[in-house]
Amino acid sequence: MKSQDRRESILEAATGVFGDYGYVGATTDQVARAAGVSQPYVVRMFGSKEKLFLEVLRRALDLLLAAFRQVLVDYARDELPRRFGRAYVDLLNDRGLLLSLMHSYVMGSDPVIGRAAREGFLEVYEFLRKEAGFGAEEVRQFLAGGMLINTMVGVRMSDDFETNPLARELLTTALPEKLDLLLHLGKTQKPESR
Amino acid sequence: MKSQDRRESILEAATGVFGDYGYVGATTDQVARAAGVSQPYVVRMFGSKEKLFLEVLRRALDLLLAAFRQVLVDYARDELPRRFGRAYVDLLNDRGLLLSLMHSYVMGSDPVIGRAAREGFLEVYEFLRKEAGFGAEEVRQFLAGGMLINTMVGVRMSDDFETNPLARELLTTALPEKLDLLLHLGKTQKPESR
DNA sequence: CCATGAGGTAATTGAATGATTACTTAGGAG
DNA sequence: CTCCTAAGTAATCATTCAATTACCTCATGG
Repeated sequence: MKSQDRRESILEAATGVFGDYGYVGATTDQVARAAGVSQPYVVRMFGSKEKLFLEVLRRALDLLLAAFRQVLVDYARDELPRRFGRAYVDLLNDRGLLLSLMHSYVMGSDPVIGRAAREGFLEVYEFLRKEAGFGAEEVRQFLAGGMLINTMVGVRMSDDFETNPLARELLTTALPEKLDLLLHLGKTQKPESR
Repeated sequence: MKSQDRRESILEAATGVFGDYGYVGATTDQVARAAGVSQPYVVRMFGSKEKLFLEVLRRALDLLLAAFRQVLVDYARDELPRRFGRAYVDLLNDRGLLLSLMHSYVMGSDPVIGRAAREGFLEVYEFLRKEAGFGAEEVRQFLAGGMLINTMVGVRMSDDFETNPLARELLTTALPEKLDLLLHLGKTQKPESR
């Protein structure tokens, strides 16, 4: 396989693994197995686990912003909030993408990854504020809703959807549409076992 | 020192360390040093790192709910949203408390901690819905705002407050009041070095 | 006054894991 | 052919870290 294709397939695999176990919890060996290559190959291709994670974050952010920019092209101003929301939830199809980002949001203490996480978050903020033309309070509400969705995904609240009426109500309220997407993912996508 | 006092002081130290480095990233040795005891003592007192983290989460949640219940006692219904918000931000004074909780929110894949995290989150939801009498959408908005605040804290957005106007605007919007509290903490409280 | 138990610690271990080194193999270009 | 490079692996190393074991040392009440 060509190096560039291999690179992309490792990045995809790494996104899933980092999403499930976090930066520290994930091992380069798990990533390698998920990508179907050997552990040394992963480390050599990206230099280090840290650099691999930074590339995962960069890729995730690029995909997120690309999806949002497409919304900007396709829809009118008054539809944007709802359409951005839909586009955001659709990113759940990219396994681990939102979760990898969320893992970075809790690593502010790390000098390298913390900086990247802040810059990445601010890129999104800047996009919404300037390119999308949202007001500050409008952006706040949008981001807040996104962070709640992240939390529902991160905590796997969908595991309790069937059995716990409160979980069901919470999920239904937090994910206005596309809830089925989240529920289906839980059943379809199993995390790699350690 | 009495065993129970030691227990509490270790729990406080552990809350700070887990908040900074996460469950996997934190070491029992860091906790021990922060608490001024030896590493084996920490492990023996709590049985395992996992059980220690579960106790940290339990304590954090108890303090959170206690603060909210006090608000319920002290203020009228129409003031509750703002007062809960204030009480929530005040929990930042308890170093690592909100961050430890947030770290648990990203561990849904872990069979033990993930379950505890879901249950804990649902406890808060149930409180707001039933004891506080909030409607589902009202709770959603409140929790969403809380998750955004968590994110700002986790990513240490306050580090960029002085230098980045966007970060300043974002923080000012996300933390309507008590922003000074967050900013001060960043300067006062340094994370334990590894 | 000394035994005993609570409150600790130093030393060690075994497993996990990121990184390194030294190989192997396939498939074009000459 | 055959040489050379890109794509990849097996084996191993050096650390880190949770957990265990085997101690130590005071109070205090009989």
